[in-house]
Amino acid sequence: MASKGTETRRNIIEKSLKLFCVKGFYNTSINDILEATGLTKGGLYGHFSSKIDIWYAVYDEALSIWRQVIFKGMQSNASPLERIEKLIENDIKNKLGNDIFEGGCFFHSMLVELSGQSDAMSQHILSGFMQLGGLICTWLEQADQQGLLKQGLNFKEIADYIIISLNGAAALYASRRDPAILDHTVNQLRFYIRQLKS
Amino acid sequence: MASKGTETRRNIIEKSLKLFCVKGFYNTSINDILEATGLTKGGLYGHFSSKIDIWYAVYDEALSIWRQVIFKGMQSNASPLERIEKLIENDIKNKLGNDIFEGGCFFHSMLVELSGQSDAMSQHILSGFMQLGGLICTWLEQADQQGLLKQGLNFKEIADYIIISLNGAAALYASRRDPAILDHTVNQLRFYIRQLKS
DNA sequence: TTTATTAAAACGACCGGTTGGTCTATTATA
DNA sequence: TATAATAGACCAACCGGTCGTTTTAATAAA
Repeated sequence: MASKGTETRRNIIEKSLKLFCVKGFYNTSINDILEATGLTKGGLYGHFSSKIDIWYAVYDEALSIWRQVIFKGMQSNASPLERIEKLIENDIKNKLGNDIFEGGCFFHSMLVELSGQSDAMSQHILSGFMQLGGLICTWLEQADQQGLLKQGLNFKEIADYIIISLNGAAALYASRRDPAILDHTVNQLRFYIRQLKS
Repeated sequence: MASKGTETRRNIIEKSLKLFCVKGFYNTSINDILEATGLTKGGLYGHFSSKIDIWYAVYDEALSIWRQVIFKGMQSNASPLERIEKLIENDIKNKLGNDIFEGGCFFHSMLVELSGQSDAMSQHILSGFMQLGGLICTWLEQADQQGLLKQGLNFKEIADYIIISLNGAAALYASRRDPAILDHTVNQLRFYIRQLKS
């Protein structure tokens, strides 16, 4: 079993992740975190040196969870386009739909909130999205090499657009809380991707 | 000429709009607004009774600007689908691209920030998006009556998805600040809409 | 198995600074 | 002169963060 300290640290990260998703970073106070964890100031600051420090740890945790979710049920023999469709479905239904990121998508919420506030933190998130874009781009190129796609497509542009759609769905779902939004987005993105086929 | 008070009030709204776009609502302090307007506490609170009060006035102003932008250059004899394409282009290029909403789209930023904080305010924004959805839906129905669309399309779903894409573009553009994102989104949404044609 | 030692963990009062908002006094304006 | 507009001192509540102290838990010795 992990030492007491390790577990407390883990608990701080978990509770903070939920709070950041629901209330945002700046609107979550240290007191909110103390209340959620049952700790006091001293106990908390024994594990982290600042609120921003907590945020970076939370980001790592969120990324780790996201990576587990996103490739779920993806068959290795699936075609590149099927992989993209599966990734979209996983992202929208397993990430947003489940209560892992209760209250909204951590990455999207933080990106919007931190854009005008902290260059370092928003760049941190942005680099994650760019990696995802690169992955989708690679799969599109593979599909192209297999002759599955229409001619003259701009892969970078398509990858950007898919990520944009995922972010938009996160925004609207967080506020409207209607699961239909998730279904709509998956359906329409699937339709869109199938129009790319030759 | 408008009276001094009216003009001061107008100035407060204008400056606050820019600040809310760049820094968000909660992260814009009353002091920030005082600094931007050159007023002091007393001067400001003579015109508004609370920060939330300012927000509602700013929302009205933002909506008014948005309405002017969104229908620009739209020919009355344009087909329903052309109208949708033009609306998208106006929204993305004239709203996000210009410096009207410097720092990001007011509606999207506020929707994300206020979702976990104020039901009243986030519902206020959401109702605006739903009106837009209704408009797009109407145009799709018109296009359908003219026999321009494929069979079996879900208009509500398509309208939702277009709004989702617009919001996603706002999110990524606000942080990446790369105009290419705007072009990409317009191109891909145009491609998407053309795939709806019969 | 009990006891002594030590280091990790948690406590909570306290800090300077900022928040949104109030109120009275003063200044422009019409 | 009457009134609209503004100034700025002031307020309680809260912010993130510090620090000396106390508790708890793991370990070593008896």
